[in-house]
Amino acid sequence: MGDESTRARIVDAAGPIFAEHGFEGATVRDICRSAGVNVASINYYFGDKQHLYLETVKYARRVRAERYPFSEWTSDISPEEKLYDFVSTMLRRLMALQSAPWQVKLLMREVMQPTEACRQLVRDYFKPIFESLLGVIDQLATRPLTADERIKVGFSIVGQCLHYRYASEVVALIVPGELREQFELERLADHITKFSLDAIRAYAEQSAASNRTH
Amino acid sequence: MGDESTRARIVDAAGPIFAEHGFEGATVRDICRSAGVNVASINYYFGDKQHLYLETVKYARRVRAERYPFSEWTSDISPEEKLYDFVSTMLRRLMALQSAPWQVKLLMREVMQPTEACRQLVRDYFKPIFESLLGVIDQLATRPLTADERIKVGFSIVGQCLHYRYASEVVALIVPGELREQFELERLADHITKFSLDAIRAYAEQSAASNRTH
DNA sequence: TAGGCAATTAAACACGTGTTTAATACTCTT
DNA sequence: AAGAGTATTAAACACGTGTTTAATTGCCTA
Repeated sequence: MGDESTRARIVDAAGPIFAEHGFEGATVRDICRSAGVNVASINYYFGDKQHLYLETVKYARRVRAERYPFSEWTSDISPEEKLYDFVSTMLRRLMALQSAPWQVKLLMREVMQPTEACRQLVRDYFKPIFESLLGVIDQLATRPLTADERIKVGFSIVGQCLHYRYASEVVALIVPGELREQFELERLADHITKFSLDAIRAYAEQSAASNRTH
Repeated sequence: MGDESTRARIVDAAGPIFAEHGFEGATVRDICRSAGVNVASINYYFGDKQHLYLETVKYARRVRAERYPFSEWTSDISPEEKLYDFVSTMLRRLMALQSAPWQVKLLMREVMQPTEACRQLVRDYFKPIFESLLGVIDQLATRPLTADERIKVGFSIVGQCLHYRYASEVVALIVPGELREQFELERLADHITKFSLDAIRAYAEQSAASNRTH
């Protein structure tokens, strides 16, 4: 019968290596050495390198979602609280400013340079999350937003969050050492929530593109 | 004497290939085939693959900065106009939602997974741009912001812009086809400017973290 | 205890990698 | 026209790549 622990050991070893070097840069010999298994094991269990990669991406997504689930919102929670909860959970998943776990690096890699795993990732993982954010935005807006407006507002919010993961190394180079503690997770969640709430409230009070002094 | 055109031809060919496959994934034989030169040329002109890469990154940065320079702001320009100008120029450099030129892909790659070229890139390229944005933010805020607040606001703005490059493929999967034209460069610049202006104005009216209903 | 099958192994395969070499082609100056 | 020095070339080098093979181990069942 299939020894599940070897399979799991390979995926666990493959994760950080794919995350660090990408699909092309990672080598099966590296992965096998790290997992303590024979080079032939990957082909034995997964067929080839590609299928191991797909499996690893799926696993990464599952781990992140399970460890930091988005809360179920009861009806008595205000939309403001929902927004803070959303931003906070998203940042927690991304582990802003700390060294990212391999799962996040791998998923970010898929976002920036999609392979076959990406379409599925968007459909099953990103889109549902994004839809729930759009629901919150609808509740916060003081007038009905157009279809493109609500998406743009959504991107403005997730863009702020993702930036701290995308550009974490650049952020670390720009933020002076003595301010480091002001950029911890809770502080960032406070800032992004506040910034976005202010924007949404004012945003809805006028029609689009009427604000630009140009 | 050094034939400059061969050197240039190699860098031109190396750019898209490094951008697409990264340093590890790109092969010198691919680059040389694309440039129409012998495999030995890279070592002849650049010493090794690594030095070619560094040269290519520098070149990419120079091309983007020259093609889309940030305007010199005369004193009669309002800070609101400066912000729109900044956002618009930044998006133009990133070529939001259209297929990115190789220079952008290469620089983004450095941001996400820095090599030696990154520190220099931040110092000479990103930081000056960011500082000028911070100046605009200071002008827009109705009260003096703390050192960390102004940086966070700056990141909120560039984060919104960069998102459309980082996650361009995901954005394309999420935006319905009939809304595509609402996500062209000018529309995005309008939105981000408006969203951020609204946020900054309201942001400064209260002390940090006092807005969260929690 | 013998047989069968899944799991693991070392070795080999065919090909791709960055880099080097030594020979050839080219292009100016004297 | 001859020669010095740069530029370009094909070939080879040593090593790394993903994958396959055939042999061996380990373990449970009959």
